[in-house]
Amino acid sequence: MHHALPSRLAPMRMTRLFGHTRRERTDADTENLDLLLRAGFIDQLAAGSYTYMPLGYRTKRKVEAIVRQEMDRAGAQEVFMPAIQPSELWEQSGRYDVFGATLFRVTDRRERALVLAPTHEEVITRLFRDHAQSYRDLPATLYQIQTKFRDEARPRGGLIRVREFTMKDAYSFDMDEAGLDASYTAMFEAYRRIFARCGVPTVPVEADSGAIGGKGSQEFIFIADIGEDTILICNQCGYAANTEKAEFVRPATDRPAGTSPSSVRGEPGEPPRGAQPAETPAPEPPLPTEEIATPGTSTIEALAQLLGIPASRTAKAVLLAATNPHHPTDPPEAVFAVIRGDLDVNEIKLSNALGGRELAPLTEARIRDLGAVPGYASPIGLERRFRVVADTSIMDAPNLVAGANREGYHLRNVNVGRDWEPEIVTDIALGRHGHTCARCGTGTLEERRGIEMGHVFRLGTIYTQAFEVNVLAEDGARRTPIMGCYGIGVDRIVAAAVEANHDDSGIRWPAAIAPYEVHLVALGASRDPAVATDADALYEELRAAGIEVLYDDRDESAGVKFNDADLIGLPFRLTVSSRNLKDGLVEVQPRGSDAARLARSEVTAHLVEQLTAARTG
RNA sequence: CGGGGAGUGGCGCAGCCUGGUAGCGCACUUGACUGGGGGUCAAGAGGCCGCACGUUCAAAUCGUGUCUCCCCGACCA
Repeated sequence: MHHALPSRLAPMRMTRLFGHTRRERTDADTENLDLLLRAGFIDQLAAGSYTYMPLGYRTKRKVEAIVRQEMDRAGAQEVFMPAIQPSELWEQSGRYDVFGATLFRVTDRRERALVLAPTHEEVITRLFRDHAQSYRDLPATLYQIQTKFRDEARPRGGLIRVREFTMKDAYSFDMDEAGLDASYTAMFEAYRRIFARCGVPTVPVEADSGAIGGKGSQEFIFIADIGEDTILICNQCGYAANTEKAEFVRPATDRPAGTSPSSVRGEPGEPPRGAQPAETPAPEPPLPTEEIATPGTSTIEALAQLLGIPASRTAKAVLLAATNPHHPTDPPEAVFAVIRGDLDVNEIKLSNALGGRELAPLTEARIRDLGAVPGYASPIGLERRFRVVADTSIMDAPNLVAGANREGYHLRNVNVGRDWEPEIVTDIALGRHGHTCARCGTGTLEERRGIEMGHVFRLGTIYTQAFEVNVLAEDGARRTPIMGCYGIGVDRIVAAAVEANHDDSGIRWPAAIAPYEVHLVALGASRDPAVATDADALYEELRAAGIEVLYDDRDESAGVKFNDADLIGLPFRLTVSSRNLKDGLVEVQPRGSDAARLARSEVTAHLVEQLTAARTG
C-alpha cells in the first residue's frame, strides 16, 4: 500500500488551541528554536528537556507516521522495548563503562542498578536470541520509535542535542554479508525517502565506524552552519565524509627552498589512493641536530613565522591521556602523537590506532612530570614513560623543527629513526578544507558544518557474539547472525525541517509535516455575522473533506491574524472577509506565495487537489 | 568538568553600586472605539525578587553557601 495517508488529525479552532504565539523574538541561538518557541510548538522545561505543545506534537506525530510508513514499506516490523533496563545487560555487552557518564544510571527501591537506555542494541539482541531459532526466521529487521536518554555533558542547540529525545532505531539480522547488504540498502533507501518527505535535505556521508568495528557506516547529514559535525565534500567527484573518516591526499612537504605547496599539489599525476603523500621530495640528507632559541614561540604558526619556514617543516607533538574504556579506573597512559606541523591530529583515528582508548588532553602537570614543556614538547631525549604514535607524514620528512623540551627552545634538523623512534606509525591526520580528495585525486575537499539526522551502520557480529546468538543454518550448522543498526532523530527532523523551511516572517512547513494543512482566517466576524456564518460553514466543509484545518476564530485584527498565520506557517491560508464574501470569493494564499481569489464554491475542491499531492511529501 | 554571564509577575528587562513604598515593555482581563499586516484609549488582575543562612532596627539591594539556566571549551557508539 504505497503512500497510505496518515489518518487525518482533528481540526482546531484557535480560540480553543492551547498555547499562544509570542510577539517578541526569543534569545534562542538558532532560527528553528526561536521559531518553534515563538510559534508555540515547544516549551523548555530544563536544559535539554522540551515539551511538545499541541502544535508541535502534531508535527512530531506526522514525522513519526512518515517514518513508520517507510520502515514498514522497507519490510521492517515495529516493536516497543523498555527504556528502563537492568545494568547487567550493559555490563554483558561491555558498554556500561564504554558509554561513560553519558549513560543515565538509576537505582530502584531495592538498590538494583538500572539504566535509562541511550540506545537498544543490547535489548534487541537478547530479544532476537530468544525468539529466532533458524535461518527461516531471517532476515529480520525490527524497529521502534522510543524515547532515549543521554546524560549529555552539555545539551545545546534546542532540539538538536537534548537529554531525552525520540529516536527511531532499527536493527537488522542476516545470515551472511550479502543479506546484510540487502538489509542495509533497504534502510538506506528508506532514509532517503523519509528525509525527502519531511523536507529536510540531507547528504549521505561516510562515517567512522569506531573502535567497535563494523564494516562501514554512513550518516545522513543536514548541511547547516549551526551543525556540530564537520564534513568534507569533494568539489569534483561528490565524495562526502565525516572529517573523522575522510580520505585525503596530504600536501607534500614543502622544500626548504620555498617551493610552494600549491605548485606541488596542483600537478596532475597518478591519482593516489588512500592517505599517502602526493609527492615524495627528493631525498635530503639528515643534518646534525642543533638547539635554537625560540622564546615565546609555543605554537606551530609562531614557530614557522619566527624561523621563516613552512609549517610542514616542523613536527607537532600532541599530548594526550589515553583511558581504556573497559577499565576506566586504571590510570591513563600518556601518549605523544607526532604529526607534521601543517596537519592536525584526528583523535578518532588515533583512538582507533590505540585500540579504542578514550583520549583527553594531558594536564600541564603531567606533561611536566614526563619531562616535557607545554608548547615545546617532543618525544626527543625523554625517558620513555609514554607511548609514541607517529603519523605517516612524519616518516619521510627530514630535518624538521621540533620542541626541545625546554622553555623557549626548539631543535633544528630532527629526524625520525635517528633522534626518536615511534611505537606506532599510522595515519592519524585530520582531513581539512583544501586538501585533495583521495577518491578522485583531483578534486578539492570543502568543509561544511552539518547536523547528523540519521545513521546507518553495518554492525557485524559484535552484539550477537556478546550475547551468544546463533541460529541453525540450512546446512545444519549454527551461525552467528550479522547485524545492522539504523537510527533517526525524530526531534532533529522537526528542528531541521524548520531550519530548512522558514523566512523572515515564520515557518514554511512542508505540507507532509505541517501541524495543520490550512489556516482558515475569518476577518471581522464579530461585526459581520455573515462572515462568521460562512467561515464556520467553510470550516465544517473542509473538515468533511478530510482537510486538517486550523480555524482562527479569534476576535483579533487582521494584522495579528496574518502575522500569526505566517509564523505558524501552514501550507495554505484561507481568508474569509466581508469584502470577498459579497463577491462570492475566498482568498487562498500558499505560504510564501502570492494570494489568489477563488470562487467560494470551488475552494474545498481546489485545496483537496493541492494537498493530495503534497501530503506524502 | 574548566572559563564567563544571568536568576525580579507568563515572556523580555530595569531597580542592586549608595539597604527603607517593587517598576517598565510585551502578553493577560473588562469596557469603549477601531477593523486587510502585530490599532487607540480607559480601568484592572498578577510578584516567598531562585533557595538557605548570615549582617542590620530594616535586605531584591550587603556577605557566605547552594541550586538552576545561558554562552565558550572539554565531551558527544
